[in-house]
Amino acid sequence: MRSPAELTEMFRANGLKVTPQRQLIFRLMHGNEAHPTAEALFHSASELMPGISLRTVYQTLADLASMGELRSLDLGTGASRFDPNTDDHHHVVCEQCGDVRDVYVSGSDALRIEGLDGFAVDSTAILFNGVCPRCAAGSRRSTTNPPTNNAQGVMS
Amino acid sequence: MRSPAELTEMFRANGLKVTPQRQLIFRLMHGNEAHPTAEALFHSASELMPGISLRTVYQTLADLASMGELRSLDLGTGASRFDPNTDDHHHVVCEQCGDVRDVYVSGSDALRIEGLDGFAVDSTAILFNGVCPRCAAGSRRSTTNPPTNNAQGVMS
DNA sequence: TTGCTAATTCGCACAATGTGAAGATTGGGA
DNA sequence: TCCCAATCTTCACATTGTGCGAATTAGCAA
Repeated sequence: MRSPAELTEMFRANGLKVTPQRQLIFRLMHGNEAHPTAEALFHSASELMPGISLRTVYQTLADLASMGELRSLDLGTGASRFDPNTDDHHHVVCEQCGDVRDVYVSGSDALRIEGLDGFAVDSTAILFNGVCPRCAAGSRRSTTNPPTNNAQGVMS
Repeated sequence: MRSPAELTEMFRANGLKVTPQRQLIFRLMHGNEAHPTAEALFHSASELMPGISLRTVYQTLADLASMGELRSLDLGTGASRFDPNTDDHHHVVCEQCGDVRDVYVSGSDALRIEGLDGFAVDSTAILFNGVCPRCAAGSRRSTTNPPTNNAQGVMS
């Protein structure tokens, strides 16, 4: 995903308006590696801009996704997650705390694939499920770790 | 997934009752390659047993899944789909009609994977997205094909 | 700076997909 | 045949989104 400044320019160039709500979401998503849900993003946005609506968060995320600035992910964890990393990559999900990390896979051209009969494949997603190091460590005393506090994980 | 007769035996051996509703679902799922949703299964079950409840379908599918007799799949198509094929395999989904086929992938040990730092991975799912041959053929006149009639795809 | 207007935001209703609970029913062993 | 735990059905409710319309506002033009 581009920087907030670049997105501002892009939006205006496309006849879209740059509202404070959108700018906030640009900032919250830029460099965000937490793969937040709309709800999680709404939560952190609300702290900085009380009164912002969940509807607007959904709307802006959808706009960004349709412009190719971020990817909407269905990782089987219930809600969609949003990823500003638009590189070709995959994901690993912790079954216990729900944490998601980017995973880079190469050498997939060596795979032998059967059963694709006639399908014109245009995308492939690889999803790893497992237990993150932190939960593995914690499982000595409890089955489930509380989710990370910095779930919204702003990095910019 | 085992045969209806074997499942009957298994259920009884585990202190579970074998009701007509369960037997019907055993039959509808056995050999079913359509990857139906609970709703789709409920629809075909209702034709053979009017009055059966959606709740019972969900319940029985959950039972079978927890016994390892079928897999519950989240293919990003909205509802979960159920697959009696418990072999190690993956899936390809048609973006237009929603059809799902089993895909077998080998040679994945040659993949180079980065970013799994510390995660203990216990399952990997590969999901191919594309357009099925039928939709590709039909797209010359319409964008979307109606879903297959035999969506419940009973094979037994 | 002021106005105008289309774009946006917000709030609410509603759709889809499940799950929890409770009362009525029933499978299957004694 | 009886009995009771297991099951089925129904209904309420939770979660995750989307559609719509009234109120607000960004950003261009004068």
